[in-house]
Amino acid sequence: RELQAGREKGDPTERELKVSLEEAELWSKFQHITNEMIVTKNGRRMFPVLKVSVSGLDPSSMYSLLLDFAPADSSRWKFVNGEWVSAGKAECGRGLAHGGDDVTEGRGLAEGRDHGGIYIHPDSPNFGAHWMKAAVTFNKVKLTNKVNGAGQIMLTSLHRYQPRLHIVCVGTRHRLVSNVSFKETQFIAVTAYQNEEITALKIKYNPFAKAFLDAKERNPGGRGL
Amino acid sequence: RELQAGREKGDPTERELKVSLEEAELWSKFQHITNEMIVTKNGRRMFPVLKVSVSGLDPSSMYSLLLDFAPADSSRWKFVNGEWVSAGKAECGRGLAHGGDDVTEGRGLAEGRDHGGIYIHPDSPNFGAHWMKAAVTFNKVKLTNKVNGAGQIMLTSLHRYQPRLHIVCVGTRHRLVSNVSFKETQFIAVTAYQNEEITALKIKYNPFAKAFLDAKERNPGGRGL
DNA sequence: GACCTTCTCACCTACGTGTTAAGC
DNA sequence: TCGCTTAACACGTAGGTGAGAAGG
Repeated sequence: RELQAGREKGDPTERELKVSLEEAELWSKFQHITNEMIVTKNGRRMFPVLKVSVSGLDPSSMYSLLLDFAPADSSRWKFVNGEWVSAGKAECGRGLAHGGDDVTEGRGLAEGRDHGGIYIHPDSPNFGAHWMKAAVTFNKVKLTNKVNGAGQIMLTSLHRYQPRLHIVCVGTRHRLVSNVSFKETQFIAVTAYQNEEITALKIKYNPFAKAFLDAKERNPGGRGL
Repeated sequence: RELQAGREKGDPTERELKVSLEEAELWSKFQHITNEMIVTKNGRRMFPVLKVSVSGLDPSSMYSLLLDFAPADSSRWKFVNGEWVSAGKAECGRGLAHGGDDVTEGRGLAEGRDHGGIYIHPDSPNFGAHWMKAAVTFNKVKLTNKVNGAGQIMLTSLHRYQPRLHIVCVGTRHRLVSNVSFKETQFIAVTAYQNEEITALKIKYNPFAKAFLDAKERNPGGRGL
C-alpha cells in the first residue's frame, strides 16, 4: 500500500504533477480569523469555493477528482469572548490517523456520491486534458449535519476540518496519483456563524449575499436615511 | 466501415442494448401539429426536452452520449394558411445521405463541444452504469442560428431536423454502439413561432413559460376581471 | 407590403444568502 | 438560562419563457 503521487515504478505519467489552490489570498483572509462553514439539514455550499488548477496529468488518461474532509484535530470547539477555544474531546472520533489511500478501495468510485463522506467532482471521470484545460471548481459540494443520501458531506458541528483533494487514475485498477491538502482551507463547521468578522467577510465576497452588502452600504453607521 | 450497434464480432457487450424515448406522449402532442423549436443568437433550449433511458450497456465500460441534428428533408418550409408547405430547396444542402458513423472520427470527442454540430452530453464520458441508473436528459443543449463557439448547435431557420442520439464506447479506439432517431422529436427550426397551437402547447407544458399560462387562466376569454 | 429576424421586456423557475425568531 | 439548532423569510444571483416592438 502507501501509494504515492507519481512514484510508482513503470508509470511514465504524472511525473510533473502539480496542483495549486486558486484564490489563495481570499482563503487566507478567512483563515486568519478562523474560517467557519455553515452546515444545514439540506446542505450548504462552501464559501470561498475550493478551486484548483492541475497540470502534469496524462491528457488522454482518465481521472476522477475527489474531495473529502478530514478532522483537523480531536477537539470540539467553542467560540467564547471573541475566540475559539477547545471544549473537550471530539464526538465521533474519526481521529487524526486517517490514511489517504483508502479512497482507492471499493467499486463505483465515480458512481456513488456518498462513500464515506467523499465528494466526487461532477465532471468525473474525465480525461487529463479536461482537468487541465481550466481550473476545477468544487462549487456544488454541500455540507450537512444530517444523513442525507445524495452527494452531500456530513460533518459534525463545532469540529474543525481539513478539505483534501484526491486525484485517482481510473482504469482496471484505480491508482491514486495525488493527495493534497491546503491549510488555508481549514474551517470549523457551524450551524450559525459565531464570529461576526467571518459573517462580514462572507457578505463582502459572496455574490449570493449581496442583499446584505447593499443594506450595509445604504446604511453604514446605522443612521436612518 | 458501416459500424452497427452491437454487431461487431468479438464484442460480448451491448448485445441487448435498448434506448427508449421518455415522455413520448408529450413529444407526440407537438409532433401531430408539426413541432417548432426557436433558434436565437445566444442559443435557445429545446422544449420538450430530449430524455432517453438506456439499458444493455456494459456497466464498467466507458461511453459518451452524443446528440446531433440531421436535416429531415431537403426543403425550406413556410407556414401559410395554418399549414407548413415546402418552399424550395434547402439552403446549405447538407442533404439526407448523412451517415451515422462519422461521429467516431477525430480526436477529442469528449472535450470539444462543437465538432460538426455535435452536442456531447455533459456527463460524458462516463460508465455504462451511470448512463443506465437514470434517464439521460439533454436539457442543456442550445439551438442557435449563428456561429457561436461553445457547445451550441447551429441550425438553419425554416428547415426541418431530426435529432439523433449516438452512443460511443470510449477507448483506445472509439466504437459506435448505438445510433437512434425518434421520429416524434422532429421539428422545424424557427426564429419565432409560426403556429399558435405550438405556442399554446409550449406555454401549457413548459414551467418556464408559467407567466403566460397564468395570464390565460386569469383572463381566459379576454374579458376583464 | 410581406416575411423573417432581432432586441428588450416583464414574469417566471430555481436556488444561494444571512437574518431572525422560535425550538429544544 | 444558556448554548446550539431549526425553519420561515426577504432579497439577492442566474437564467429560461413568450410577447411585442423594431429592424431589415
